[in-house]
Amino acid sequence: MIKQGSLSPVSTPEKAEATRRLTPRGAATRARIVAAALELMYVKGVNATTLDDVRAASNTSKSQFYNHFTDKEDLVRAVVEARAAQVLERERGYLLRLKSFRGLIRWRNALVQRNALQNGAYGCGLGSMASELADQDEVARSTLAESFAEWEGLLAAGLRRMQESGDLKQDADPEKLATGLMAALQGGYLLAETAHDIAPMEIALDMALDHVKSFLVP
Amino acid sequence: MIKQGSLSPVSTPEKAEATRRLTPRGAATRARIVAAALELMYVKGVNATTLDDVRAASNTSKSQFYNHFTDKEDLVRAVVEARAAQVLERERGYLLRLKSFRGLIRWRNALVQRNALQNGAYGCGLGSMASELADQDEVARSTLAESFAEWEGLLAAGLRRMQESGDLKQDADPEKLATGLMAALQGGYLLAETAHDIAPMEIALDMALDHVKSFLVP
DNA sequence: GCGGGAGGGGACCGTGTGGTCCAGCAGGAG
DNA sequence: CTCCTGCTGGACCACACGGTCCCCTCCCGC
Repeated sequence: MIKQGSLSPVSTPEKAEATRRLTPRGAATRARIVAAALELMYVKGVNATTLDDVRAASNTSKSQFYNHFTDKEDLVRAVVEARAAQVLERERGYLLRLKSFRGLIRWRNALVQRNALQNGAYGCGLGSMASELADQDEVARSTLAESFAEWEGLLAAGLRRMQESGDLKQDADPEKLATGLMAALQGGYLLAETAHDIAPMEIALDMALDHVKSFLVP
Repeated sequence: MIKQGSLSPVSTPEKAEATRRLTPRGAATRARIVAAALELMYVKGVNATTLDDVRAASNTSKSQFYNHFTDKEDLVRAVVEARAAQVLERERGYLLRLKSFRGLIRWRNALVQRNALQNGAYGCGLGSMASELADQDEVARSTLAESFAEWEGLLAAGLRRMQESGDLKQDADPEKLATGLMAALQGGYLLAETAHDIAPMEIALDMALDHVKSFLVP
């Protein structure tokens, strides 16, 4: 889980202000805290997760927490960014190479299968945080909005590739289709989570895919 | 102890249990509490709403609260039911008479317009509670799931009416279409809430409506 | 070794929270 | 009027929470 080798994507040693002190093993502690919070806030919800939960799950102490974060809000934002990075990384794996309708179906199947593992519980890692934080933390909301936009951008780029290769009609609007797919996905997650049944998620995604299909060139 | 032998329908015999004691003005107090909680939990979220918030907003006292509810969870469940009743009542107004594609468009417009008033903030009254409670309160989850099912049922019934009147093709599946519409709605709510922009909600609903349109008889 | 700073352990604190209790008050039945 | 019961106000409580503090340990360069 914790890669010692590749840490700190943010170097910038000088440029004080937000400058983090140097960090040998301390970075690993921070990573453990974020990892624990990532999991806990996903299954319990952000507000229902206490710092003590995080401390216990990460095997750290209070002082370590406050060495790396100014307060709980700071942690939440780090978790949001970590979740966004994780989801987008996963999605890039599917969507960067997307260039056919079959690829879209594979994408759908992977999401459904992943969600089926937990019977729909907890919903989408990004969506559940968005619902809880959008009207509570403006910074988090903004990060989440950008992440959704990037996710939709990956979809739109794939659809555009299908358009350029002649699979998708020229009058299709990749951006709007991507937004529609994302809404179907998120709505599907929510209904599946509520019903404890992934069927509505499948139906929602299939309907969206059917709509995309109607734009395929015969 | 005591007579109570033949008459007196009052006086709370042990029978009670789920039976609510009689309530003259006390019922009004309970209603005020639920109404205040309904509003607060919508804008702040369930977990971020404290009993003290509710007490202040409803102009009641602690003892009044515990006269009517066993604990916070009890309140939450009452709020879920109240919200479900309110949403379903509103939706019945649109959907019970639904029998044409134009009616579906009016339904869409009403939802979008209503959400635009708050610029997408807070999302769907049912959806936001579902996201927060589904993995936290099994009773609430179940109530919410049933409410979604009933909502979808209203949509499905309308679509079936369109089918019977010959507007909608016979091979259309009203239940699945209703689920797809609901997912688009909920996903649209979430994206709009996150982006602070109702455009994604409009796009999502339009895509779902377009899909329904593809099942209209020419 | 030794000095210093980052990392760590955990006691401690103020407060907000859910929840309890009890003493008055209201208003209907007799 | 007098009860009697439920409604009301609000003091009170225990505790979990976020957050602070101090002191110890480890590891580095010298």
